[in-house]
Amino acid sequence: MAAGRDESVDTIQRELTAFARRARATAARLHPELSLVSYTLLAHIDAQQGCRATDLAAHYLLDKSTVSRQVATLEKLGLVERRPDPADHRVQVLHPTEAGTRALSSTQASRRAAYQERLADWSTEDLDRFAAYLIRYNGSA
Amino acid sequence: MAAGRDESVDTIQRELTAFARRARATAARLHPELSLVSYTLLAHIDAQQGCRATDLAAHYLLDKSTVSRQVATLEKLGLVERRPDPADHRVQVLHPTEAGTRALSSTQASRRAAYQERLADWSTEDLDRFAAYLIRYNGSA
DNA sequence: TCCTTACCGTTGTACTATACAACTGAATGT
DNA sequence: ACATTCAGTTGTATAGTACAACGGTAAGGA
Repeated sequence: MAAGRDESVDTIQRELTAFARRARATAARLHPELSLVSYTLLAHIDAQQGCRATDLAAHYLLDKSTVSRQVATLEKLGLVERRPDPADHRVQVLHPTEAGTRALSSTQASRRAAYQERLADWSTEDLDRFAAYLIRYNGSA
Repeated sequence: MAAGRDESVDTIQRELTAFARRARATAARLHPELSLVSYTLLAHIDAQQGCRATDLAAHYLLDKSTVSRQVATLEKLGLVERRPDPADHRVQVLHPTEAGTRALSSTQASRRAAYQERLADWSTEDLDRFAAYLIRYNGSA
């Protein structure tokens, strides 16, 4: 341990990137019924209690056309519904459907179980600090 | 802070996943000349001082056909060369070319600068601990 | 009020990344 | 020797993504 500053930053870069590159395959193995892409969009819609396509694009750094198509897919699958915003007719407020909520719950259960297992031998303090670091890192965009 | 165990695990899952979903776009902005995919493969080849396609597939959880095509692209770009393994004629040992090393250096410089800036106000201790957590997490696959 | 500008979303198009299956060729182990 | 396992390629299909052009709605002046 006790690495230099630069070395730590390089490690953080390398490990975060490696994780990112494995995320798709990991998700596919964990929950084949909902791809990582669908999962993340649905999860954000749910967590926000309804959000716009533009919000999704901003949150995940995606083009709005990409989000438009992904949302269309989710709608076709019956997982998401669009509600008109009475205050602004340009906006569609996205909400999970009943089926969407169920799919999300099941997927999150798989993911939660996998993470729980993988982090089983971590102390509560380490988990808490790791979570805080991640929030701090992601928050500094 | 002082969240419960389950809450911390959920946070870790959520934040890591959000990072993963943003990684592609972030990389494209940071270094348009080398996509995240090319970068990661080249970086691993370089870090290992020569490795096989199979090793790349295992490290990033990719199908060997995917790696085969990516390596072909890197070779066509003149960034990677294949050397026969004298001990096993099935194996091609991959190495960065001179141009590959240069491209990697330049890309890593961009990335390093971005991460340095983003982590500028972190204490050395926090960086060290965050790096250690990431290694521990990724190592527990 | 009208016009310009900004914003939200869709569609056309093209390309990249990926997986799975079938295959070739080379090593390994009965 | 023969079956099996291993490394890599190729055919094929699909998902995810960006960019550009567009239509419709809202907002802010002149």
